[in-house]
Parts: sequence; structure tokens; C-alpha cells
Amino acid sequence: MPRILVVDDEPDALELIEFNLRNAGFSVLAAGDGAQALRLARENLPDLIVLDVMLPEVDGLEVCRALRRDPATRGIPIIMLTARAAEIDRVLGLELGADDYVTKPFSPRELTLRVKNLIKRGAREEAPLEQLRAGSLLIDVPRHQVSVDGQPIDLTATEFKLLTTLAQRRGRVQSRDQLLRDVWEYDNAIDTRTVDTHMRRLREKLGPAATHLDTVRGVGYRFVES
Amino acid sequence: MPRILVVDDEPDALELIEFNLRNAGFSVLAAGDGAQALRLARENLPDLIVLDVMLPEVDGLEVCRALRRDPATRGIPIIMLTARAAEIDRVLGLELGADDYVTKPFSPRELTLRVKNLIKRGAREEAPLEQLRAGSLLIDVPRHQVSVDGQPIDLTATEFKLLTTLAQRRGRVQSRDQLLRDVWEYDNAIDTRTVDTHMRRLREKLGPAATHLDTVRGVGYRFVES
DNA sequence: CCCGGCCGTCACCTTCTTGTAACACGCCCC
DNA sequence: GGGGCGTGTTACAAGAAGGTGACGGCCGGG
Repeated sequence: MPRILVVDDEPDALELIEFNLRNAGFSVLAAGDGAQALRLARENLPDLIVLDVMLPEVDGLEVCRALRRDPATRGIPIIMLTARAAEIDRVLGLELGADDYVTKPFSPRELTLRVKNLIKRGAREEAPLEQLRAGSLLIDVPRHQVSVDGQPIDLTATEFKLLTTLAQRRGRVQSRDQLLRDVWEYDNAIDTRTVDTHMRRLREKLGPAATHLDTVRGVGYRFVES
Repeated sequence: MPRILVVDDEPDALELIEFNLRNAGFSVLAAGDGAQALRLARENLPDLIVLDVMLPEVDGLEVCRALRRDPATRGIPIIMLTARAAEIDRVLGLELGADDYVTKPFSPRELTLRVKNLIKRGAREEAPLEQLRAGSLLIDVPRHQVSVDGQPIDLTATEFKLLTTLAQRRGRVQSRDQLLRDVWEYDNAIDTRTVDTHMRRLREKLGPAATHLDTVRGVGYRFVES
């Protein structure tokens, strides 16, 4: 039974959320302020945190930041509750590393749905693996080494980073802009065919294992398992 | 003008609510019993339902459950009216997936306020869900993948965006202009049959799941859950 | 200083998407 | 039942998007 920490300073809202999450089969911890939230999070390491932005004294954004700073709690998914519709707040919430947000007033149903989604995702998404495997392809991240059918493949630094970036987000499509940011660390997405060229070189070197590198026309590239 | 379905077996209460909601600028449908409520809900797909718990024959809880079971009406926000103050009822209402509740006797002003809140929330954009499901149709946004009955369907970038745009606004009709703006990012709505053609291609590819794509003659297209 | 490997860019080609025109069909109102 | 308007359907050609080959600059090592 996954444990959820709910943080809200309004008792009514707290109770409402708590009730609905319990009904959905979760075990719930409740906190009424930021300090208590941090304490409970560190002590209990819940599977997910529902966090109101508006809190007395230590506000939700600060709590979120603190949770992300602490290595022990860094990996816990956070759903932010925000009453202010301002885009800035949302962005900030996500910038701070929140995983989702719901604007107040919200329907309990929707919140529960989002909680379920994140829990489900968390269950199958492990911490970044040291070794990634897909078919005959094996990526050893710390050793900086890739092999296909046991045969080591010689990749350049950029090629390796491109491959691991895609592999770590297996299944999810990465746009060229995204890749330029994460692999090349380019800020402004200038138009270029650089990604394509590197994909081509990667495919060439991987040989038969290149089938894992999928082009999604009009969108970007994706790593597939089969 | 958002449409509200009001369900109550007392004509006085019904009239009172109806009057207030109309004054607040809503279009109102009224039902006096559960069976009629279900029929009207399925036929008209209102934007919100105000539902009395105490109804003759089929009671409000049962109606709520039925509305939630039916994929076509599952997404419609529901406000429950309950005369019994007992926590159990409230709880039950929320358990069944109601979005809010008001205890009788209530002030019309409060009910109207809550209706407005829920309608506003619906109109406001929430963080898009990662997965959208309707019947056998499953849309995985980050993976950029659509499947029907588990069978993956190959869509082009435009088709995919069109489908997700409609699905994220399920139930609400989108005009061709709206779609051209949101999917194609055209500023000025130039005359074109482009949307129609793409809808046709989408339907062709989706096969049996194309039933979710509804044509509203003279207006535009709509994603329905059934 | 020269050489080779790595990397970004360009040009060209192929493939597939996509917008539009033309036509057919069906719904709705009279 | 008939006419007109709004959609569905078909076909097609322009063009966008990605694959591919090649080139030149940069840098580190010999």
C-alpha cells in the first residue's frame, strides 16, 4: 500500500484529500505546515507528496526546494496544489522539480487520478540504472562502454551521451531541441541537422542494434526496446 | 453558455436552483427523477450536473454511480445536494466520484458559487495528463503512441496532435477554426477543408475506435468517450 | 609540425506527409 | 421528394523532413 504525505494548512481540504486517497487504497500521512511536512517526509519517506503552495511560514515552494535538495527525499514525486492561476507559479512549481500540479479548487477525483498516475509511473521507473540493456545492446554507463552481442562498440563521447540519454528515457520521444539541450547543452535551439548526423553515425556503429533507435517523423527520436 | 443539468424531485427546489443558475448566465436542463436525469445527461452531455441525493426510485447515489460508469458521462463534474448532514452521505458522494457537495438547506448563492468554480476549473487548462484513455483507445503522449485494443496505431505528427487536442477536451466541441489554431498554429483562419481531411485519415487509421470522433454538424468535431 | 579522429555544417536525394481541389454523398429543411 | 449546404472521400502535386555522403575546422597526440 503506497504511502502519501498530504500537506495543507486548511483542515477541511486536508480531510477531503485524505479521505479520498484512503478510499483509493493509499495510506495517508497528513501535515499542516511546512516544517512538519519536511519532518514527516524525512522520517517516513513516503511514495508521493501532495503539497499545497500556500502554507504559513515555510511555503510550499520552499518545502519543495528543500525536499529536492535532500538526497533522501529527492526522488519522491511531488504534486503541487496551487490556488493562484498565474502561469509563473505553475512553471515555478515544475521548475522546482514538482512532477505535476493541480489548481484549486480541484475535484478530489482528479487529484486521485494524478496521484495514481505518478505512483504507477514511479513503480516502473527505477533510479537511473548503471547498466541499460535492450535486446543484444548493453550500455555500461560508469564504464562508458557499449556492446552489442558481447562485442564492444567504440563510441565517441557525444555518441555515447546521445545514446544513454535516449536509453534512459526509453519509450518517450525526445525532440531535437530537447536533445540539443540535454546532450549538447545548447541553450538556444538553433536550427541544425547536427542531431540527425549523430544519429546516423550511431546507427552505423550499432549495426543490427540500431533498430532500437526509432525516428518519429515530425517530432524527434525515441529509444525502443524491441 | 455552459449547460447545467439540475436533478431534484421537489419542484420548488428545482425551480429555485434553475432560476438562480439562469440568472448567473447558465443554460439549465431540469430532471425530476433519476431515470430522466440519466437520459438527459447522456443525450445532452451537460457541462455540469447538480444532483440531489434523495430521489424517488433511483436515488442520487445510484445516478452518480451510473454516470461514472458510463464513459460518455464519466468526465462531467457533479455537485451533490444532500439534506442529511451525516458525514456518511458526504463521504459517499465523494466516494462515488462527485466533485463537490452542498448540504440542504443551502443558499442559492453558495450553490451558484460552487457551480461557477467547477465550470471555471473545467475551462481552465490543467496540466495535461500523460495518458488518455477512452474505451479501447489509449493515447500515450510522451511516447507519442496510440493503440486500439493494445494494437499500436501509426499516426503522423499532425494526426497525433489533432487526436490529443480533441481527447484532452473530451466532450467539448472544437470548431474547425479552433483546431486550426491549436493544432496547426494558424493565426488567421483561412478557409480550408484541411481539418476534415485529417479527421478522415484519423478515422481510417483508428478503425473501430473512430466512434470516439464525433462530427457536430455546422459546428465542428468532438471527442466522446463512448 | 603533421596526422588522424571527432564534430558541425552543407547539399542532395528519397520518402512521406500534407494541403487543396474536385467530386460524391447525406442530412435537413422546405 | 427535391434542393442546398455541410461533410465524407478521392486523388494529386508541392514541399517538408529525414537519410546520406562529403567537406573543412578544430584539437590532441605523436
